[in-house]
Amino acid sequence: MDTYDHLSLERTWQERWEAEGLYRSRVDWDKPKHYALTMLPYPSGDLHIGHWYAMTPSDARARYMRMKGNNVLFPIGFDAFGLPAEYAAVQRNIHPAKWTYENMDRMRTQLRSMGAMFDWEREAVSCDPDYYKWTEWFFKKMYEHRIAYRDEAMVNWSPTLQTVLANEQVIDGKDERTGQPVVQRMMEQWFFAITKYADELLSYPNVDWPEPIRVMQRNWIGRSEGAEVSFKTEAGDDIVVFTTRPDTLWGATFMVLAPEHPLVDSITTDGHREVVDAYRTAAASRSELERMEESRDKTGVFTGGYAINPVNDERIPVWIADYVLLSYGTGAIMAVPAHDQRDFEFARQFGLDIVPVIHPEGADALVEPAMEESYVGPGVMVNSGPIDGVETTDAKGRANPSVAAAIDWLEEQGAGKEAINYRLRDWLISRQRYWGSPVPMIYRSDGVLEAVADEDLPVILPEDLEFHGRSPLGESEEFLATTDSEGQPARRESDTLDTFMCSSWYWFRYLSPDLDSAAFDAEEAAYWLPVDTYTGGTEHAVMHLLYARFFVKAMRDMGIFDDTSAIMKQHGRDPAGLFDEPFLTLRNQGQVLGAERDGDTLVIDGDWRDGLLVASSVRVDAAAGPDAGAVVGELVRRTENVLQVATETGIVGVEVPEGTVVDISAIPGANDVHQLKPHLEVQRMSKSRGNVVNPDELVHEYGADTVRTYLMFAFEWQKGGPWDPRGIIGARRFIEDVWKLGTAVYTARSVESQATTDLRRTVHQTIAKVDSDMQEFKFNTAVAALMTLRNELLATMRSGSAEPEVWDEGREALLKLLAPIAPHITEELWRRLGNDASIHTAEFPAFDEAAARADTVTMVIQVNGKVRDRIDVDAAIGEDDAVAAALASSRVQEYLGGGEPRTVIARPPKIVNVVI
RNA sequence: GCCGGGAUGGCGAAAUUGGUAGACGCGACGGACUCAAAAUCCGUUGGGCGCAAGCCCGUGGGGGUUCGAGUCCCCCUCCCGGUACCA
Repeated sequence: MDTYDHLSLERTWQERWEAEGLYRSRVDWDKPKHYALTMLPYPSGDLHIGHWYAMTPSDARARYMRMKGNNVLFPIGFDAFGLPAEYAAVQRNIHPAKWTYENMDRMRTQLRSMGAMFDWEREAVSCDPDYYKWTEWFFKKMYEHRIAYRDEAMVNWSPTLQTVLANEQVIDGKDERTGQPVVQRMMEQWFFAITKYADELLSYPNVDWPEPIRVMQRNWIGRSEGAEVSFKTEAGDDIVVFTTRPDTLWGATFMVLAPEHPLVDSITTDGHREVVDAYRTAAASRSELERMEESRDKTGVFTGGYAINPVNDERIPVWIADYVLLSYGTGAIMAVPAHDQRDFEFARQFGLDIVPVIHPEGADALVEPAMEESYVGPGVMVNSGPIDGVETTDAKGRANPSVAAAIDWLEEQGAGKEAINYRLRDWLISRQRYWGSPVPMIYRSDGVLEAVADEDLPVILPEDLEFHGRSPLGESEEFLATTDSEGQPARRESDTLDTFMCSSWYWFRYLSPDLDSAAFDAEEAAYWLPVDTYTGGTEHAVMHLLYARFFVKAMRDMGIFDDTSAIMKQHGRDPAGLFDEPFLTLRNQGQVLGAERDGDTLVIDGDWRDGLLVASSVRVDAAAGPDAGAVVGELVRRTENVLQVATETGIVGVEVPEGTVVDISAIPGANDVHQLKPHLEVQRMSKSRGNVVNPDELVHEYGADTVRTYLMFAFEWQKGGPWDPRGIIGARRFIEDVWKLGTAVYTARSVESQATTDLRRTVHQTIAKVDSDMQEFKFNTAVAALMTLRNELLATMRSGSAEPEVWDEGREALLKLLAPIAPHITEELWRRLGNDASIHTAEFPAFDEAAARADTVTMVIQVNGKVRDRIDVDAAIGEDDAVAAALASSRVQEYLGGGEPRTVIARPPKIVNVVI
């Protein structure tokens, strides 16, 4: 019996599986299919522990599905376009393509070290021309179907990234990637009309998605019901506003336009033009972030213009203010200060009229000068002409009687109409960047836009360009100069497509990554689509996952699945509803966070200066008492050479001047202040924090099987948690025990039938447990059940008390059940046991319910709900016998003291509660 | 603020959905082996009281429903994620 050598064993099997094509997936209409998909990585350079945490449990689930009899497709690829490649080009003078392809080479090796069942022959790389040819083709299709369009709009411009960004990529006024502020600009850009699908995106037909993701998407889409009302200005323009509260129109005392609103110029009177222009200039120069960081104090200026409230012909002033956003609704609001807090604050700030139109239920009528805040609760409409006396509630839209009455009245009068507004904006898909798929459009010299002809796709990214800050595409005459369909000189579009467009269809490309005649092969699609389980992080809730859903719906409507549908029907598969949603089941893993770590205990001497200790010597000494130096305590934070030290009396600041003696006995040689380790809290891993866990090192030291097992065991998968560097040893011990069991020769010594039955019961209970846990993504309890089986098998091996056949059955079950989790060691041991075929093609062990069922169980006896005794009873015990057994218990007799119980509640064979 | 998810031993976590709280693992402690250490093996391990049998307390806090609550209901605190002048 040789020892367990994870390094050579894992390498050997990875090579053999690949050589044997074990994970090639082919269409087979005689078998049920399962398309398991894990989010494809961006080739950032190195695979981190988060990739392992996302992918290896997904792989285990895919392997489990395979052993359960499914024909499984589990592909992988790279989301390979994106800005980091351009950064590398600028900063390190490496071409984005070179940087990306080199990173992918390294990551492929790392991905292979996982031992995942990826079908590498289906790999798709989004920056390959034969991939982005089809990204361009999809764009063109969208353009032809008027889903893609070019328009001028207020957009997010990132000065740092030198490009525009989609709304979804801006968080708190900062770009999602680098956290730098973005500014609002009016620009002409390319959009996808995702808002056409807003309503359909709100429902999730026949899919099993986590509720939190659905909620995030619903909030993002932000459907509001209300009305559009048109106000006439004195200058003769119409100002259309959207409101969810048309019932409060009679309380509208002024209007506010976004500073960028197109009507501002014509409304503004000459006397006010100077202040208005100044305000608009100031608003334009502020980033979203600055607008938000400023206090919520309302700012704004009067335009000098007036509009007429269509419900009561009141003349109301028109203001501009930056609390009204051009990008939401119509960019203009009617202000009802009595019943909207923002309008209320604005009115108070500038002394505008406040007219209450809701009489709160059961309270005094609102009186304007006394109001301290707006009133938004239920009540009865007052001062509201035709809807006076109508009840108003907390309900939204037409469900609120006053809103319904107001809408009906407005429509009768022709002053407004019912309307639905969405927070969702159309998807801005053009980017002023180089490393992306070119937008396949041409600007003819006569100003007409023209799509590049199909036979000329893809528009290839030129490689021989210089990289500085901005995209070199717009400056490359060679790239820009082209001819249109009539041979006239024309200019190419120099924008590229958002990389989220590449990832909005990649799972189709996996079906046939080499196909030259279409984006995907309809024969493959008819069998494999849709994706059955999709796994990945929640960070894509309103980006990738929303775009992907939109994309599939648009593809469906453009007839792209027509061939696929026809082939499905030929095979007797009903295509109805199969192209409405891309991913049937979605599961999100949590995040592995950095481990908590104590800071060094420091002993510092020096001189006090302005409450700060200027150190003359710093020493690390974990055993130091509180009086060992001027300051003694744990280093909680370090910023350059300034330390924050937690002492018994509080946090003390220490400055360590250059040249100060720093003594860290654990690190030989001369030390400096930068080697001191501060306290680390549990938080996301990042290089700058120094809490990154490197999976390559772990795999080298413990093996992929151990790393996989630990990642699946240590946390609830969908939750994640802080990495515990000590815990992995438990997984390693488990794997070593599996080796011990797998290579052991079992010798029966004193066989007892009870021990045999007990072992067999554990085996079959484990089968049932692992089966349901793998099905439900509960990997941690599946591993725990396998550890329990390991414990039993080891104990039985020592005692030799079970029949050899049963012990062997248990060992075989252990290997098969563990195979999806730890694929290498189980394969090795399986083959050593004399099996010719791979364990990964074996069937999942059959569950014998009779064997799993216990014949006797421990029944709990309670007295007044407290556990007082436990007795072993027949598992099939009836209620009367259970009660009799409980009352016969001497412990119960003690409590009864000869008396009778008031009542007895029996739930045999689990529990009997004797109530005295 | 609003929406979502949480809070269980020293730590990561279990608990067939109202029925033995703490499975499984880490760590810790005691023992065996060893000249010694590591590794390995055996045992103990929620807190308190007790020689023991056993008793009391215990799932963020407070109330409630129930024969019985980690689980259901009401109120509160804190933590994590999302989102925010959204008309």
